[in-house]
Amino acid sequence: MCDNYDALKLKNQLCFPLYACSREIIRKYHPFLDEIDLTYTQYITMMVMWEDKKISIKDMGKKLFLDSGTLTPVLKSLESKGFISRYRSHEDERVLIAEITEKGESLKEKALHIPEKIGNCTRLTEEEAAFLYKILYKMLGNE
Amino acid sequence: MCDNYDALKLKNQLCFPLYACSREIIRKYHPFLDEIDLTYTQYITMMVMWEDKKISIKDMGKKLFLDSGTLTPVLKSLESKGFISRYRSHEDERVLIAEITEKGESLKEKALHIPEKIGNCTRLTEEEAAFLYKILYKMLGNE
DNA sequence: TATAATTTAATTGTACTCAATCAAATTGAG
DNA sequence: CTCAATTTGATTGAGTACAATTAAATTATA
Repeated sequence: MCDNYDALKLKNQLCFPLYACSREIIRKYHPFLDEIDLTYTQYITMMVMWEDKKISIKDMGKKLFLDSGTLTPVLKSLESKGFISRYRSHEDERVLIAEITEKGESLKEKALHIPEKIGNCTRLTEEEAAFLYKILYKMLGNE
Repeated sequence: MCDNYDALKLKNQLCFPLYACSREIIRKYHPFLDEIDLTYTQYITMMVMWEDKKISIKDMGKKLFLDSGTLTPVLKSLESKGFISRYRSHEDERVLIAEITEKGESLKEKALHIPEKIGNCTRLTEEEAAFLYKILYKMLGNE
């Protein structure tokens, strides 16, 4: 029925479906994000920019759970596309600020239809989605 | 209170905490997996090997939701460490088979304590974990 | 006030992840 | 049987992820 190694079976893992699910959904974003020339990482970075307008790399990293090794190339790419600008803070030259441009602001209009299209893919009930959301943030809170 | 762009706010996304959570947990695996010289991807690949002993790349890909572009280098790495062997099927030369070695089998003993240590990190109740599990597989099922 | 400790990003190196393409083997239709 | 379509992995190229290291700027301490 069961042996001592049950804990090492794929079907008994909680992290694995989390990881697989995350990748599957990001894959679903692909066609929509292609239309506005963003990758998923660039998309969530732009979400922060749309809300904050101006933010340091450090604070961006805290919000996205990403470090500078990931963010530096992402922000350089967004800058090369004209969606943000990057400059050092005058108060503290160590701090690099990302600031949204007009082009970055207008990208928001084109992205507006994406969340709805993705939402239709998950097919969770309202309650399931709400519960999932709550649990995920509970896990993220427990550093 | 709210504007037309609420759907584009990071805190209203369901995919983002899924993605962040997945990375955070994989990060927690790191110190334990380091001890047995595996990455997380190699670890879940070995989970399949521990159960199936012998499997084609295609079937492995279906189980892990990964394609050959990811699996080929992972399996080559596991082969170079001596945990698996790789060979073409005699019935169909297109099919590459991964088969576990003695060394791969014995690695299972060393991995045995890992799930418990990780489980203690999430701090979810039994019910929460069970519900999360169910929802994630529901999402994975809806291709 | 020098200098040691800390903070902040950038860089480096390893390892994914996946779309797209390629090449070999097999299968199937005529 | 024969050639086109399909299947299966490998390869390639772009883009993450992240640990570890480096370098510059700032802060704290003797």
